[in-house]
Amino acid sequence: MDQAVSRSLAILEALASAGAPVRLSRLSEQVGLQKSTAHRILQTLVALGYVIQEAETGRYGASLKLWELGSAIVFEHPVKRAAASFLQSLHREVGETVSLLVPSGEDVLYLERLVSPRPTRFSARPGSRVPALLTSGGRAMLAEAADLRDAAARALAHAGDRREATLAEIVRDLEEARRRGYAISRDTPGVVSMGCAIPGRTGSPAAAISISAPVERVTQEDEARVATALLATCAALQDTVGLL
Amino acid sequence: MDQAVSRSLAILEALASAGAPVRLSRLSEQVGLQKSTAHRILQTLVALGYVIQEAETGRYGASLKLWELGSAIVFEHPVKRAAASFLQSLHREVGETVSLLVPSGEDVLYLERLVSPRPTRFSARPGSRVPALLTSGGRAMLAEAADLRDAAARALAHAGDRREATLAEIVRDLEEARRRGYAISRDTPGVVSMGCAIPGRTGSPAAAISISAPVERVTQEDEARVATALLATCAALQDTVGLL
DNA sequence: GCCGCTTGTTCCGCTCTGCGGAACGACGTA
DNA sequence: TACGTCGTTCCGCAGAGCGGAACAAGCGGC
Repeated sequence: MDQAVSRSLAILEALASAGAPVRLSRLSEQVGLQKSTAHRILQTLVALGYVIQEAETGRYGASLKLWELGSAIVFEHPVKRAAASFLQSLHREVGETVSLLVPSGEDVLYLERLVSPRPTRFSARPGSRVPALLTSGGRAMLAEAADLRDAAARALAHAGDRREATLAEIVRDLEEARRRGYAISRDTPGVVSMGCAIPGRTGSPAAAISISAPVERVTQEDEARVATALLATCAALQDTVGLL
Repeated sequence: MDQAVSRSLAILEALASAGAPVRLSRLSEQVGLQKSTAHRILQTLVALGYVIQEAETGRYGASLKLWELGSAIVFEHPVKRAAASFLQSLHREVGETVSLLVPSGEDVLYLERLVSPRPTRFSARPGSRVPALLTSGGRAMLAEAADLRDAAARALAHAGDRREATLAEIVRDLEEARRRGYAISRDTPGVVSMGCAIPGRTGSPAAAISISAPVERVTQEDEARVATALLATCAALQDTVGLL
């Protein structure tokens, strides 16, 4: 476990999540390093182009180089490539915000988002990570688990106090989602979203597609229509590209 | 210059640009490391979640974690934030592909791209890096340099043989662009694009906005109309948010 | 103007991290 | 069966990197 490697990445993570440039002192105490150690690592990162030091204040901030790397990685991502055209068709058809997400531990990771041309409330930014239980796409994937109760329990434990529901309620919710083929979420106030899982090679789901819209734009019949389109898209994706 | 740090980042860069998972042997010779050294670093990267090792083949590939970091970085990027709404208006108005790019050494880096709903030929992917001289946005920024001839010479040297033009021609081109307020590029066959620079605090340009479309969709009068919209957008951006 | 706080940076000696040559077992091929 | 190549493990040596301490510069309040 090369400690210099792990320390440098810890520094990069801190800088990335900080947003604005950070003072060396704050940074070194945040990652738990001696000032001199953090300083040396930062100088290395600056030399490599990953970090920029403000000329006047001396503060350090992340450059765009990490983003360059990241873009190249996600650009080649097989799931994203496979789903791209299907997402676009779906987006055109329903005219609401369409997202692609993949499981990542007990979270889901948003890979892509095609925003609605109509006004929207809120939808997860690509690259953001959210506890699976809090999203329709995540719940759609959870509903595919072999042991629903176990999956629900772990997901609930990981969601913290942000999901106010009993285990029994959640299990019932997942059972219903499995029966229906898609999950519905009303966790974010004022927005309703539907998610559908896409099976992977391993048996567990490889991804999910979700559609979200302001509640007032979704009547009962809209819901049925959108759900049909969502399910059709997932089925078509599976048929043409096979298991992801 | 912590060598472990620089080596680990070299490995990550190699994995990111590789696209598909790579064998340890190829990787170690590519970055010029002993197999055992590369292996140890890879193990730490796996433990930290930046690298995934395929279970069956043993090959190594980049995970999405770097992309998560990168997304967080670019999300906070001041230029991108400032320009976002202006880009959208412009995109709606002209209906063609709109890009935002920033200078990065002798290259330009594409920050964002709003693709045209109509069919398009090719446009640079966000996160990609291109020699400044080969794009309209890059040339628009070059045209703002104090010493045009010097800037052109350096840009030309860096563009390699992909730009077939003499220094004199390029200088004339840049002079014209400066006079006009925007640059035109027909480097990619079949697509024409216009770029406009946005001045920064330092005096040198902070960013550029470009519009690109298939040649057959751009008549003489279209060109004038699009150019007007582009210039108006850049002016409005500058007026409302000030120098970037 | 002076003092005291905090900043980023530099120095240097000790130590333990990380290095890499070599050997290993597993697998696939000739 | 013999060979090539794969990823992995081992271990002794060396120097990379660690961090406490001292430094100069900048800032705000008496």
